[in-house]
Amino acid sequence: MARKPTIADVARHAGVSRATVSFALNDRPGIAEDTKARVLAAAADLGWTPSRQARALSLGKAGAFGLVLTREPEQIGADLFFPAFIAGVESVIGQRGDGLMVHVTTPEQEQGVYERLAAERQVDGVLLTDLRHDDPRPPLMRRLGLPAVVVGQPEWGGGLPTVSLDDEPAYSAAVRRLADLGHRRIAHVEGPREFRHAHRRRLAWEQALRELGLPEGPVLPGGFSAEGGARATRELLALDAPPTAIVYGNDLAAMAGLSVAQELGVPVPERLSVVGYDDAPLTRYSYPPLSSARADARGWGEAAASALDAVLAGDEGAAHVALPPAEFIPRASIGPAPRD
Amino acid sequence: MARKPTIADVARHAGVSRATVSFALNDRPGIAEDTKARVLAAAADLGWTPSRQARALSLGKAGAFGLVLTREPEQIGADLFFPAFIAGVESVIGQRGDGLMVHVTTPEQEQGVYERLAAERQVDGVLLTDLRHDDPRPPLMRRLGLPAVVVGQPEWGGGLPTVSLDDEPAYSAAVRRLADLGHRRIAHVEGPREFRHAHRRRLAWEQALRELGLPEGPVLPGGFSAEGGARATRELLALDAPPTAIVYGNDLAAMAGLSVAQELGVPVPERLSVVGYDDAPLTRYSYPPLSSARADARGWGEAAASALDAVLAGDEGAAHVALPPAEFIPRASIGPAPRD
DNA sequence: CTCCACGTTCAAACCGGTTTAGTCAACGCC
DNA sequence: GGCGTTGACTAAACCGGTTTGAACGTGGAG
Repeated sequence: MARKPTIADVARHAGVSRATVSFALNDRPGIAEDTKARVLAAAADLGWTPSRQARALSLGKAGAFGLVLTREPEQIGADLFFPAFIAGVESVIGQRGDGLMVHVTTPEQEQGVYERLAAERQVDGVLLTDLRHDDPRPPLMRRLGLPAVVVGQPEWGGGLPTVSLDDEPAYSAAVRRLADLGHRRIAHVEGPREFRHAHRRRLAWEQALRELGLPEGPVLPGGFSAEGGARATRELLALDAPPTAIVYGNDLAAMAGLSVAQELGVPVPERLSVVGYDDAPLTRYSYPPLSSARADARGWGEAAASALDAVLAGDEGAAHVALPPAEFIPRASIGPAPRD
Repeated sequence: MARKPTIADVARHAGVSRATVSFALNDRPGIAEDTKARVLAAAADLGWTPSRQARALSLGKAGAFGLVLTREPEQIGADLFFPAFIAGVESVIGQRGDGLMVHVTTPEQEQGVYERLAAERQVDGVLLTDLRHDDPRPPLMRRLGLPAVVVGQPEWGGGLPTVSLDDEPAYSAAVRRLADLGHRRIAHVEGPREFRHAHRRRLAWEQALRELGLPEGPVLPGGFSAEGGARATRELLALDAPPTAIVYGNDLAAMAGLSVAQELGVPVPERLSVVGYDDAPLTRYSYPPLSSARADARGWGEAAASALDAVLAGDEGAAHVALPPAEFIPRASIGPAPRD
């Protein structure tokens, strides 16, 4: 198998210099039309393709974005957000042949991963997701000089450009709907405290209750997991005055909650209304179908990638983007509050 | 902010040549101990880190593996396999600072993505998953000279190295268990025909039935999706002689099946036993808990990455690996066949 | 005392692109 | 006819590493 042709081969074949080839291929001025045609023909003839590595070295660009997933090993695999998000990112950067470097790591090693990404210039920029309180990453990105876009609310980014998709309206709508249906004891099973989006969802629930003049129902941790959702639901249903509705931090916990209710003989929605978040593919086909909220993960990925492009192009302004908020999707898992 | 130090800076600081620095840093023979110490001190002093791009160019290695997910947009996000698989891959290649390039594409553009990966040498090799019948990728990899490892059964690889994890034993065990429980009408809701693993699962089910001398129950397509699983279940339960047990191609379809059974008032497991595949986090917390099969996706990722390492090291022999087969996990979703 | 081998170090070439500075011929103008 | 300008092209440097071939100083053998 012959060696892959380089620019020098193309130059020889076209009878010009390497510089001319480079200029012609990159469509820069100062090259005669017929010369350019000759070069392009030679390149096509030899089947030349650019070497990403050589181009990366001379341009100082990696041609890739980075995404670091920081999860405890056992939490990996429970997530429905990332595949769609990644698909969105790819649809933007794949156009021009760039790629997405995905790293999976643990909280302890997280900082080291970013440091290496920056030091070795393995990526041109990174997308930050799952922001935590006092997240060390925005200042770290600044210190490392690593371009970054935050996927989340503007105030989480510490000044970094953000691409936000508000989940508050969906929670408010869910709580209002439950109140309309007569519910007065509306509980919340929250996600991991350290995550800002989990916290934000809890605040949205609290605020909606306050605005409606309803008492703040019990809150239990559900950890965004099936196990946590099941445990929390068990506890809630064992209370003297159990809630008549539970709003969960995500679908996984809510689905587990549905099962627990059934196991305990608590009919849904007759005695308990249930709301999730994420609109996972399964929610529509649970029994009863789970009320949830739809956030466009794919569109979020697209927007985040475009925003990072804008940052790299020096246009920070265009990198602050707000997407349409998540939408509450009522289904049969909610119903009128029980009479007694 | 100062420019990132290069090898030339280190050389100047240590009072040696660039070549000596390179040799010292790479721990090669022919460098005096004290010189090496001086170089390392200088490098640490300046905070030098290698440039991945320069190294890639001179070594002709990209320092990354590729993983291409070929999915129709709407199927993205329904998958529980990849996050864990990716975590496994990362745990192997992340050690040495290499990364995983993830591309998401459609069937139409698939070939082009691989071609570009190969042409631009963006990755050192690729992992092939979700093999289809007459999959064009193994011959394509050969033609492109792109090192590859097939994630699946040895006979799927067209001679390429494979890392296999057999799901047959789990299906056989499930069917045998159901037969032991007295079931005689055992149906199957299969995954998309074009996938070899979906087909293999169906064959495993067929063969187990044959060995047990049981009639081959009805088979319906479920497409590995919740929607497909729900529809297939509805059809099966509407038959004159509905099956008393259904074995699904994956958990998503099985969970949807559970819900449909409930909706139709068919108690599980009293009148219908249900078996899934994947052991998703949610299965343990469905009602009743779903019998499934556990495949170690993370371990699979680790093995696949190691195998690709072996291929790149020229050791094709070490790249054929068989992992422990998937294990059947019986739970409360199966029970004795109904009497009538 | 000379010669050779060895351990150590270095200058220079190389990987495959991009970019700068400069050459050269054709052209228009006074 | 001399001169500056312009357009087309090229030689050479550059990005930041790795690797080759040769040079150098030293010690031991003859």
